[in-house]
Amino acid sequence: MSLRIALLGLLTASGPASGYDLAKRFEKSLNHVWQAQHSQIYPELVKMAADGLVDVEAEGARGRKIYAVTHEGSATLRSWMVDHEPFMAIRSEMALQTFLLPLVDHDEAIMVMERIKRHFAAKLATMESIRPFDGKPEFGRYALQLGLAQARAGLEWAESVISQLKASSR
Amino acid sequence: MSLRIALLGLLTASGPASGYDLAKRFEKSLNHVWQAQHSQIYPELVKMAADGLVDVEAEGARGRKIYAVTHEGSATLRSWMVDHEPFMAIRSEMALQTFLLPLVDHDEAIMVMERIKRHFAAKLATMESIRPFDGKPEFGRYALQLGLAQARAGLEWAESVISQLKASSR
DNA sequence: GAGCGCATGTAAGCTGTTACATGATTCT
DNA sequence: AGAATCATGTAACAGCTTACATGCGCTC
Repeated sequence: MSLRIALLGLLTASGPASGYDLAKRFEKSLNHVWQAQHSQIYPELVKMAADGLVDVEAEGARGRKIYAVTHEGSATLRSWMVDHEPFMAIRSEMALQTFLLPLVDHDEAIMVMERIKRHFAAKLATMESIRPFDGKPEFGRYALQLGLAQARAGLEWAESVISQLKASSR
Repeated sequence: MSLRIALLGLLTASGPASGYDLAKRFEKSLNHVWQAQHSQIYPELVKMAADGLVDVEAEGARGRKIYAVTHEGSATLRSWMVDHEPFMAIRSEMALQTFLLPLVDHDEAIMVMERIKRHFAAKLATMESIRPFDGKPEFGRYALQLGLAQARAGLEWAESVISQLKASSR
């Protein structure tokens, strides 16, 4: 479901596009929120066209199809935004490593946490370098603020765990 | 892969257990980090036994099998902890709704964000009520700190977006 | 002995990843 | 002409969810 929404959202936010374009827009603007490979996007667009959410507006060279959102697609998107209670299943390998931290000994634990800290620092740096959005800049703005806040919180937390570990060695 | 690790971790942290027990331990202690249903756990334990990571220590009433971690299982777990670079693909419906917030009009946007704020508040409340761990309390401690930090950051962010939205109405 | 909760499993279907395959266009 | 990159697609597999199915053991 959410892949459809993301595709409808991108088509709405920055206009009709091909599967290839959409894959690039995912990489450029949406990848801190949702990811999709072209191998998932192409068949999904075909299904969405079959369901009347998008249609092929134009066909270019080498079978390139430009998709545009239909009225029904817009309605689906709007109703998901307003009515859908967002669900987030958390499956974080990082948190799992942290949960199980007492399994490894003290020095290894510090190394694990240093790696996690670097992870958050890198994520923070990446997000600080993101320009809001190539299409309309309103899109993505708040999501970016969330990513930044979460990354900062994670970084501070990692530092705090490292000092807790270091303090407990004595 | 990570499901195996989570199961090995739980078996190590609080001792041999059946599939049913493990499903309950997931619910009780690990669910802010990883989730798994019994329908996923039972077959995975069978595969893990075939791979020599666990073995059946005892069999009880109605086919109840008690699994225990083998040496090979311990080694696998340890090496994952130390060597595995944690990977976290973020797919957050919540962040997606936020990304696409400009699609809906002003009052609706505020309602969407109020819902998200309630979500973070509820998550924070849930996590504040979690006792560290029923087995050894060292486990899960830092992961819980992370969850709390992320939830607090999310809550503050949601509040900030709501005031940005309210300020921009005038 | 009837009902409820315990406990284990299977099956179908969806989502997502990785790898394979292919042809068109552009650049040098 | 050859190489790189653009562009689209398919196939196989892994992971997860939801629903179905079944039987045991305890309590009233």
